[in-house]
Amino acid sequence: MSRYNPKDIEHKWQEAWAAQNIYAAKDFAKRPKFVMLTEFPYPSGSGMHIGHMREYTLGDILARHKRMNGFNVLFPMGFDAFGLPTENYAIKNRISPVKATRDNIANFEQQLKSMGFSFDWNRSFKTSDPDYYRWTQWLFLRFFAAGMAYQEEIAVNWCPFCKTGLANEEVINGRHERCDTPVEKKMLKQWLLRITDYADRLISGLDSVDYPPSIADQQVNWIGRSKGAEIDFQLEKSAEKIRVFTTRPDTIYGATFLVLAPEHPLVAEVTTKSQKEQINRYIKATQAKTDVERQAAASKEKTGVFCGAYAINPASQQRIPIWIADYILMGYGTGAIMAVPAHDERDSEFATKYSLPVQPVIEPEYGETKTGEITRDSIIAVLRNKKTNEVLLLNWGARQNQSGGRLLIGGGIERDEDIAAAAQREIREETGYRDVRFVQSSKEIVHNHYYSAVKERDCYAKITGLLFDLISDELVAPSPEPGEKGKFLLEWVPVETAAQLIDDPAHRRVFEELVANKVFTGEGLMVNSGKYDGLNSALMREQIVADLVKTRQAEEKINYRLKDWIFSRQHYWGEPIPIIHCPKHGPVAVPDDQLPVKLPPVEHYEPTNSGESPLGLIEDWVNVSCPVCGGPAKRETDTMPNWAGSSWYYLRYYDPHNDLTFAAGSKLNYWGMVDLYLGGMEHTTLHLLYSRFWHQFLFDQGLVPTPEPYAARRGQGIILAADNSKMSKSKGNVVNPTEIIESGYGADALRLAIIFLAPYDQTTPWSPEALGGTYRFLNRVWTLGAEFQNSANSTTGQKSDLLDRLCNTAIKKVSEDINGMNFNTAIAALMEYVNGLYKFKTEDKFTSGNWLSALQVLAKLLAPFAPHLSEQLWQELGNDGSIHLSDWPKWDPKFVNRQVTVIAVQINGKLRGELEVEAGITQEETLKLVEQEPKLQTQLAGKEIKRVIFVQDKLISLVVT
RNA sequence: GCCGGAAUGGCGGAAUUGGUAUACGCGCACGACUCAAAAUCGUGUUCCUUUUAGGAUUGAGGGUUCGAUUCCCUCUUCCGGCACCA
Repeated sequence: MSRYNPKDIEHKWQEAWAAQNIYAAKDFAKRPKFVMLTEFPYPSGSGMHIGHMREYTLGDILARHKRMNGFNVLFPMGFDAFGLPTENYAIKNRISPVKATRDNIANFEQQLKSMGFSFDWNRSFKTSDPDYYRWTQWLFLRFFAAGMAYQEEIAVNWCPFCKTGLANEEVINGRHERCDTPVEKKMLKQWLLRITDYADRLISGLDSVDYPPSIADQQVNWIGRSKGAEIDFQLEKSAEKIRVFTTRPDTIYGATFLVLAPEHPLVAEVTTKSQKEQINRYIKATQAKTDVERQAAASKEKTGVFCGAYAINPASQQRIPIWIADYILMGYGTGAIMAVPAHDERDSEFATKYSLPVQPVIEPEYGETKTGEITRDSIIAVLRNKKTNEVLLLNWGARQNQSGGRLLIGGGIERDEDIAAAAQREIREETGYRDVRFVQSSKEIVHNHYYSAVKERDCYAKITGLLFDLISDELVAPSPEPGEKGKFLLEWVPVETAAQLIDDPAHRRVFEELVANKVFTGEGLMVNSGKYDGLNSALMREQIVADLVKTRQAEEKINYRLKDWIFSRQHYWGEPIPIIHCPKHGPVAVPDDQLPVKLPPVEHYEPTNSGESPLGLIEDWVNVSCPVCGGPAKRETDTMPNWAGSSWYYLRYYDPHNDLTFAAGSKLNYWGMVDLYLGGMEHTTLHLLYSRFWHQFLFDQGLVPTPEPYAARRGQGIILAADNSKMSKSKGNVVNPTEIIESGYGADALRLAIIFLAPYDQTTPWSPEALGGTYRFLNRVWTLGAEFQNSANSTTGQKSDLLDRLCNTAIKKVSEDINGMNFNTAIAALMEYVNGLYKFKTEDKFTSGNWLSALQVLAKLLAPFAPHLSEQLWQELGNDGSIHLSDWPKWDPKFVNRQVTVIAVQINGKLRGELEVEAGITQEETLKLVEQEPKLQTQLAGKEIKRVIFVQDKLISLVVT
């Protein structure tokens, strides 16, 4: 054995593994199956980066570990080849997208192979293969046949740079996620998939799969289900009604005006002559804004215009004005709302600006109702010092052992007493301040159930809040007065921090209304609401809708933030949508036996500005006959988004060469769900959601056997540049894996460095130094193997107990860490093992009889992480066959549990010493040892042991006085 | 604003039913080998102090406990996602 040089071994083993085809998955094998899926890459022109390698290294470790544990592992790899970047790359370099794709994939394959990943290359394909996209088109036609794919003229998100329409999911902060160009609106006839039909299933399906909360929650949020009602508001002077969507029908009595989106179809109808000019000007101004501008305006002041007409509130029967404003979006709900300024912050802001009426209809209520409690009218007073911008709090917890924290000034109203007078009296009694000025009282009554510690009984208060300004800080007498004497401290605190200091929710609410001007958006008791007065708003929400449904003025409605998936792209490099437009029969499916509809070769791939695909220019491709009547017809010229091919690709791995169907049922049954799917967090609301939708639809069509595609999903974290910034070509801080391998570190050291960096799911900066560490570690492994072979070792010598212990501890830790996906600590355990072997080697000189097995175990434990070096070591140690087809080692508990252990001695919670004891020692024996230990004796001298806490083999804790 | 995650030495990070905080690696210092350097091997390395020892310490503050990185409450900062969604 010579020096460790990865170049000598890595390529050699890669070829050997390929020649022997050792990573091939076997259909129908009796062993348990395991599908380990990693997201297939998009073959860009710039090659693979370190982030790709993190994902595939993680998948490879798991695949290899499962294989060694007896699983029939399917670990496939393919290429997501259609899409904009390749097309743009081809245009820029004046080559065809076909050639660009071929070249890029060749480069990607070479890079993947140089990392030693155990992919089953026999099953590889790219989504731009006609043999593959034939089935993408076929599956699309199932959507079409089921009415799940439809065409509509809509305002799409249009990227003026890429010259194509986009799906909602591809727009981030008003910009195209690929090129960062601000998105415009453009009216185009588009194909859409009815993903909204599956909105509820996409939420409920998450219960049956193992996704981390960060991923599941993000999908649920993206779908944005909100339950509410659509309610009709009759126009005062017209037969038309305006339908609004609300999630708070319980606030309907507080609806004091309506607001329509500027694009709402009834705007013209409701605009009176006198308002027409103003309204038109406002609509024009709105249309001129891009989405980015309109979103930026969100943070600024709201704007709107009164349109002159009135509607009737179906609950209160009041006549309410109709406004238009661009804070209402046509794309959500009905594009119209009932504004409840008393209980909605946005409506409140709008009402304040345009002096519209405010009607409170919910009063906050806190605490649980208790039987036999006293009811009384009360006040809560806020005393504010305007000069210092502080308010006065009574701190009830600061004195003695009082319960309760900080409150405002509170008290009951005496019989025949004026509310303001009562508040002023309480201020004087409780604080001693007398020179105060009344500012305002609250509009809300706050209902509060509480236990009065002073009076020792349950109370129910109807509280009016009052705000006073302090005029002079002269005190009547040393405060506080007798009565509630000494029960609290007075504290002046800044207005900004007061809300979080006030302990009681009723007191806090009074402060929020009077000082912080916060709108009450919570649940509570209904008031000013006719027959619903005094009832709980949350409980009455559905009742109110039910009552309106009876008179056909409303219906229950669930709204989703999720929109139907815009499926058309006006580009060349994608799957042609297999539809023929006939003047007589409309859109007609291309018959299954004529699939695939192949992309025709063309001279120019450039997208057009018109919103028409470049395919439209190829007349002999476009002009076909109608499959139904044979008359002249035209092909659909839009192509599919690149999310189409990736929506079902995992299924094709199960049966990649089938030319009768997308995958045979028997193979779909055998492989079933993907057992673990590893990918990027950035695909959570794009690819991951789309492919779950496709799969759920295919399940409903009886085409796949499982309702969900992925049994478990994990997202790997991003690797940042060493300075914590994102790696990017423009910054020139991209880490190139091929350069690292070829510089001499090799793939194994790179794999280890990537994995050892941090937990797999954590975003973390790349550290070039880490590579030195893992390379050094592999060197030590290599050297250890070499020294062993050069020594006069023998398998007949006395077996070392220490060696067995090191070895079995390592097996246990590494096995458990891989199963828990704690790969970084698995490597730490391997390092500890090697460090231990080195130490032992120095004294033992390989004379113990169990060295060979200890090194074989080392090779096996290292095999998933550093496959090349492990294989080499395995061969050097005299084994036949690949280590990657060998069995994972098992640990023997008798070597893991230590005979002698060190336990900690704590006295009054502090560590005071350590004792080396026999494992399994009792509390009494340990206590005796403690009392004999001279150091500990001094600690215990003259003290009484009050309590002993004993944790077997770990710690003894003494409480002494 | 809402949802999710995080905060531990000079750095990346360990520590799961609450039980010896800082495993493993990097970096740094010293030593061995060497004419020398690299490589390699070994030792040390949370901080403070009056250093045979004592004290402090897991973003901040409070709580529960014999004992808290771990559980509870309040807050700050950072990362990811959503955001005028009615």
